[in-house]
This record gives sequence, structure tokens and C-alpha cells, in this order.
Amino acid sequence: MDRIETIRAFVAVAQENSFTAAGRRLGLSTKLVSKYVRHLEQRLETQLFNRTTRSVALTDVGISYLERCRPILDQIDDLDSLVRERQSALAGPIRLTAPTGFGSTRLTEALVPFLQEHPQIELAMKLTDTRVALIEEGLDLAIRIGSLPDSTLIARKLSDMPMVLCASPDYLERRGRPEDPEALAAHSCLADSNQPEQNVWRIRSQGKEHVLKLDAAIQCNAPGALATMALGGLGIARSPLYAVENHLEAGRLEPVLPDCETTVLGVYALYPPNRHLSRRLRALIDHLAGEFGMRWSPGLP
Amino acid sequence: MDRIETIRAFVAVAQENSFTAAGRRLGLSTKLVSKYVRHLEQRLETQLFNRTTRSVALTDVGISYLERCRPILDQIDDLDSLVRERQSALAGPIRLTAPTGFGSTRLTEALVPFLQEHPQIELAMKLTDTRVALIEEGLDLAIRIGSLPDSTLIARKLSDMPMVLCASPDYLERRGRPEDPEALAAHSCLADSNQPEQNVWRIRSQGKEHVLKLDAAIQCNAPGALATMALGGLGIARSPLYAVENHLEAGRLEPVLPDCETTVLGVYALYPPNRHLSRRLRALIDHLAGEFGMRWSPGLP
DNA sequence: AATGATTATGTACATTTTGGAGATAAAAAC
DNA sequence: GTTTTTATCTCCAAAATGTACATAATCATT
Repeated sequence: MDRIETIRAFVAVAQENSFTAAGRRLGLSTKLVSKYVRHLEQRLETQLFNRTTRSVALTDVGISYLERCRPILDQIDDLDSLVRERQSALAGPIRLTAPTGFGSTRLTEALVPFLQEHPQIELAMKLTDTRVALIEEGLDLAIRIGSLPDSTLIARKLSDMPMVLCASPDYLERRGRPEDPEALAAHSCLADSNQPEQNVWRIRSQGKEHVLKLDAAIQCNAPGALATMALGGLGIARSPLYAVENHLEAGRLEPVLPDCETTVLGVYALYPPNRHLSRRLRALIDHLAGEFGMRWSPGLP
Repeated sequence: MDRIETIRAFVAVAQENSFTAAGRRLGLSTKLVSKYVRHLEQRLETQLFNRTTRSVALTDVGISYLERCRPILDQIDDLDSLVRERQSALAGPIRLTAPTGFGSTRLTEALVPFLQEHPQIELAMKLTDTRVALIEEGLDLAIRIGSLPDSTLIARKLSDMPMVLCASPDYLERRGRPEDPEALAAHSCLADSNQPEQNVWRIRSQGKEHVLKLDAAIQCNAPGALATMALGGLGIARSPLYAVENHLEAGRLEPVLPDCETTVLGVYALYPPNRHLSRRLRALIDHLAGEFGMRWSPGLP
């Protein structure tokens, strides 16, 4: 039996001077009100009311008890209201982490309209390229780019993220443009050490899978930095599309082996496996899924 | 499921950062703690903790919720303490009613030592010879002298109270001393109108029951007043023993038909049929039973 | 990297509690 | 004196409870 309900019944009887009226007020049967109050009296081993079938009067213990119950019930009601209000308004903190490169570019661009629309959300974003333990760090959400999301957390795939091969025009002029995947072995390759198999490039060409074990001259865990190196003519970079798409469009980088298929990663939102995801977190994830969606899908112009 | 227990479990987990440690502290199994917290989260439709099998962290809603739960639990614990302390100390009010005559004499005499022994008891005594509705008047105890106690209330018999016949020596000198019950018809009789059959005197003499329907010249509902009238020589009074015992001892009144048996009333303590009688009320009733006990039993010197 | 210990939780189930229905007793109104 | 209303008792079908067993995950140890 819920003790709060028994106290609530007691207070209602005290206010109405009637079990029947109290029952009407609480939406309970008179029998149940009687049972609740009796249960309370048994638990306290004291009498809260003196009563006949037609009259009810508080005992002096009952009077003292009532005085203390009222504020407690008010506070309990406020407890419930607190939670309900927090849920209904998209307000409060969201703490998220993302890889540096993606976070400072595409992710931030996507967040701006969302935060404009929901000004009460307080974003705390931590950009890092090292692996973060979400729960221990007190984080709500992690954006990850990869192939295998963390198995503890729930992963919602936001979009595809193909890895593309590219180099600067200057580099290609100097070193020649590879005509097939095997030709890559003769080139300087820039490898993204964020990937599990950074030096193993899998490339599908004309229906055939090429597994190239390259001796990457340069490795870096920051895709943006790798792009910058490629811009500087240091080699052929295998980078996630988001990091180089602007350079490709501007002609500053050129695609290498454009007819080949490379690895396609995913952009994932990772969050704890809670059964009650806050509404603002859900709203953000939905927003990002909408923003990223098909943006980097392979095969699109 | 008791919501207070679920809140208590939640608070304990928050403090210990561990379901297992919280369970140890509360004397509950880890499974039950888990169940309680989950129940609370379901009821609130929000997540209070983020957790893995090895780490627990409050959500921000959980932090706000915790801050408000702590004082509520303290107040609920105080609620329980309040009642327990009131029970353990013989303190607080006792409101009782009694017939005027008995209340101002024998009852008051009996109360003095009890109140001296229990100075924290606050007595409110209402002396009246009219019938009092205990519960409606907010009274705890009624002392009644009669034969049939009120059937709604619980009656605890404290002692016998015989009705005695007596008159002043002057009256008896003037009007003669009755030799048998039937002779009373020729006398002025003073009847106590508190009795249901004030004018029907039942007297047992030599094994025979005499039912006398007297035309009482004087009726009064105050035994003390009747005694005073008897002292003034106005007739033969049938009074409860307590009201005349001092006069009899001093010779101011003499017994009439002393070898006969008259009605024997009872002194009763009446109180509401509550299952939890306060300790101080019980203590008072026990004390009065001890004081009055055999004091007015028929046949004693 | 594999293994063991510990923690949190899911599922099943015997037991206990719950809340309603019917009945009873008492008190007040008529 | 009778009727109506109120408070409560008892019984019981349904629901909830709390434990036991098992599972999965995480961290420490080897």
C-alpha cells in the first residue's frame, strides 16, 4: 500500500470530516479510504481519528500529524511537477562529444539552427579524437564516425560517410595519377589513424576487391589535418568525405580512382541504453538525422 | 509498491553510486533496489540515472529530483518520530467528563496523585449531570455511574456503587424509623432523577424482592443536593454511597433498612472503541480502577 | 588476450497484498 | 419507530511483490 496515498486519504478525511466526502474528492471508494486510514493508524500504532458512523474528529495526535503532512504532500506534488515540466519544455543541458574535425565543421553547422529553435537548451560540446566513456564522463551523447559503434551504447545511424581518395593537382602532376588500386603502392599515402585498419585500404574496382597493405608515410588521427597535408601535396589521402568535400568542389583536391568504391563508414549518434531518453536528446538526434540523412550517401552527385 | 521506499532507494543509490552498496545500506537485495529505481523512473517517465554494470551517474533531472527528495524523507522520518515520542511519554491532554457530584469529590481525590505522578498530562475535566456525546464533544473519557453504559463506547467497570437509603436522625425521630421496605410508602422519599427508574425502588429483604413504586416528593439529578436535603430532614434519600458515606460516618445521616439490599450501580469509564488507546488514557483508567476498585463494594465495613 | 569476480538487471513464480463486492452495524434524519 | 446514510468488516479474485535463478556486461587480474 502506498504510504503517500494513505497520508493523502488521511488529510482528505481531516479536511472533509467525512470518509465518504474524502472518497469523492480523491476518486476512491469509502471502503478504500477507511482501509487507508486504518492502515496508517496500524502502522503508527495510534489513533488519528475518533469516529462513529456519523461523525469524525481528529485526535490531538491526529492534529499534530495533519499539520506536518500537508507541506509534505505539497512537496511531493512539486516533485512530480518538476519532472513533468522538465520533460515538456525542451530545456536543460545536453552534453555531447564528437570528433574534432567533424564537430567543428559539419556538426556545428547542423547544431546552429537547432539551438536557435530551442534557446533553452544548454549545449556543452566536447571535441576530442580520443575515445570517451560516455557515462563516466557524464555525457549524454556522442557522435562517432566509424564502422562498429560501441556495443554498450545504443547507436542510431545518422548517415553514411564514405572514405574518399584524393590528392592535390600538384601532387598528381608530379607523381602521376594512379590508374588502378595496385598503383597506389608506389605513392605516398596519408592514413587516418582513427580507423581500426588505418594502413589496410580496401578498394573495390570493376567488381574485384583489392586489399592493399600500404606503408603509410604519414598517419594522423585528425582528418582535417590530413586534408591539409594533402592540400600541401604530401600525398594521397584517404579521408572521410566531409573533411574534403569543400576542397574537391573547389578543385583544390582531385579525386583519385573516382570509379572505385572505398569503405563506407557511418555517422552514429551514441547514447546510453536508457529506457527513458529525455525529449530534448531525442529531438536533437532526430534533428541531426534530418540534417545529415542522405547528405553523404555514395553515388550521389 | 511504496513510493516512499522507491524514493529512499533512489536517494541511497545516488549517495553510494552503487545499487549494491545502496542495497546493503537499506537492507534490501540489489534486485529490489534496481526494481524500485526502475519503478520510479517508469512512473516519472524519465531517467534518473545513467548506468552500466559498473558505473552509476545521476542525470541532471536526477540531480534536481535528489535535492528535493532529501528534505522530504527527513520530514517523513520526523512524522514517525513525532508519533512514537508522543506514545512513549505520558504527556498530552486528557479531556474527561464526569457527574458533578462524583467528579468534584471522589474522582478529584483519585486524580490528584495520578496528576502529581504524571505532571506532563494536561487534564481538562468537565463536570456535568447531563448526558454528553463523547466523540462529538472531542472528549477522551467519561466517568459514568449507572447500570447500562452507552453501547457505542467501550465500558470498563471501575467499581461497584451501591445505592443506600438514609435520613437524618431528626427526620427519623419525627417520622419514625421504617421497619420493612413496605413502610417506605408512608415516608417522604428523595429520588435521584439520574436513574432510569428513579421512582421505582427495588429492595431485597430477607430473600424477597420488593418493588416499590413511590411517589417521590422531591426529585433531583444531583446526588449531593439530595444528600443535603436529607441532612435537612426533608426525607429518606436513596443515594449512591459515595455521596453520603462521609455523613453516615459522622452520624449526620443514619442508614435506613440497613439489613436490606438495594440496587448496586457501577462506576464505569467510557471511551471510544478505538483500537489504539493512547497510553496515557490507558494509564489513567488503570489508576482509577486501582483507586476505586473494591472501595464501595456491598458487604464491606 | 583470456579468465574470473562483481554488478546490474531480466524473467519466472510462489506468496502476499490490494481493492472491490456484499453484508453488517450504528447513527442521524424523518 | 422506520428509513437512509455512513463507516467498516469479511471474503476473494486479481494484481503486485520480492526472491531465486539466470544472463549480460564491466572491470581487475593473470
